Amino acid sequence: MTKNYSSEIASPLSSNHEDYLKAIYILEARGEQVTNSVLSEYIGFTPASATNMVKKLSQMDLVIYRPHQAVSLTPTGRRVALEILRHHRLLELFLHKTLDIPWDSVHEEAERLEHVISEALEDAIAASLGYPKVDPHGDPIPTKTGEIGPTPGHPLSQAKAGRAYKLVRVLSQEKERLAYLGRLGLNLYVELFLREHAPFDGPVLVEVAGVEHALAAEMAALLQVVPASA
Amino acid sequence: MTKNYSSEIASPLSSNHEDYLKAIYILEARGEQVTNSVLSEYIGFTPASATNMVKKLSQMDLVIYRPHQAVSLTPTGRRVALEILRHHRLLELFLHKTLDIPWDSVHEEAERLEHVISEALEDAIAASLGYPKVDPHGDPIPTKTGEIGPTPGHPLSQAKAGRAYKLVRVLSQEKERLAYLGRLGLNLYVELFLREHAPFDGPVLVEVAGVEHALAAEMAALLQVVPASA
DNA sequence: GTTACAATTTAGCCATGACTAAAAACTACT
DNA sequence: AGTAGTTTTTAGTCATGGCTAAATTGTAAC
Repeated sequence: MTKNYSSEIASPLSSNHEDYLKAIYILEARGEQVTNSVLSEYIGFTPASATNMVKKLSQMDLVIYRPHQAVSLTPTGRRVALEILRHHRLLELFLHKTLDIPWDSVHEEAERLEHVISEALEDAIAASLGYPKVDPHGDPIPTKTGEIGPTPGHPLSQAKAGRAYKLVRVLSQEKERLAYLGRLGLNLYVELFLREHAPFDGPVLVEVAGVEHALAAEMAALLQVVPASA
Repeated sequence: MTKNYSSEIASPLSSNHEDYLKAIYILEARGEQVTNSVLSEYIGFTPASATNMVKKLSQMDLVIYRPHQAVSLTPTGRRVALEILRHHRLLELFLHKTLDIPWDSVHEEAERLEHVISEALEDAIAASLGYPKVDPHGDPIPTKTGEIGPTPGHPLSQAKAGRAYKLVRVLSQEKERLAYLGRLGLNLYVELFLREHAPFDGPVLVEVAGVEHALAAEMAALLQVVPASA
């Protein structure tokens, strides 16, 4: 398993190390301050464990750690995180398109596979998919050199009523949520018409394939759309 | 990751546990007495470590351990080993056929993937390949219920000279060896003509696609063939 | 049967990375 | 500035599973 970043890193990284780096990347990308509590809650370990690991990653020059401050990634740490994220998203798309794994299941499968595929396999997957730009949830796939495109669309919750939109991204990996959306016909790139926003942050009325549905505000906030004209 | 055997086993198994069980299975299948030294050499850990692990597997009822005796698998242990072997061989074939990964590289890739694929993914892979019976090296793929077919063919080194054969199995996973065979055109199911055995266990002369090659006796012993007529 | 040699097991060490509980440090309110 | 409350860190425990070195057991030759 030759990793892209192997030349820059002394010791090989465990799945766990990679998960921490990926978590920090994702939290940073969300615009959050990656405090110890935010990080530890996200990865599902105790705050003490997170501190411990962050210190180790810091010794490896993968993160910047200053006590009582938000963690951040070093350039190398970001490279690693983006490589794992690339693996993850390529795998999700591959599993979905090549093996018909439903979009609500690809995440957890990719979560384990992402740590064990070689560069050669990564390349073969990317090639077989025609070097895709986004995964089955609309998340951009980082390039081999560690670049990543902007996240497309804007939240449905902030879209104007009385217009048609196209779903371009779903900001959730939760199986149940995705399965629910799938049942409504709300798959990626589906067109929908936004009827109205109920007041007081209430449900959003949308029409999908001629059928009207009420979406919880919470759900609408996770749906990224662009105007349907495009 | 729901495993077939999860109902029979208390604690989840690590990759390492699975590797030990697989190793014991393979060594047993070779007809070897799985002594501690044989096992430890095969898995690449010290004899002390092997004893340790075997004791733990024994507590989990996966192997039968009697001090100073050969280890053997319990029915559950065999189930686990065969499940991993199924994963391994399905993955090898999948990588080779679906992603064009060369046959000399699929082994090491599958070696890592085999531990992290779910039952659902295993099923999807098997279905997409049409429920295949053998992997790219001709090794039989265990069924989902833990049955495994007999190994096909007999060694080329014991075949009669002056006859045509078909290569049905290669008893090696070594990259260089497989790459070498590939260069000679000796891929699976290729026809070859056995000219002669050089005396004193010397090289074996074979003709492949009209070209004659001398194969080391050691190599010929790894090639399983059947008469070409079939 | 003794003795020598090889194989195996035991004992004890170490690193890893989780955990809990306690200490320390920050923040915010008065 | 002092204090309450929260967050973070430290200290120390535990399980895992490798390792080495030493003790033990088994085997085979005399």
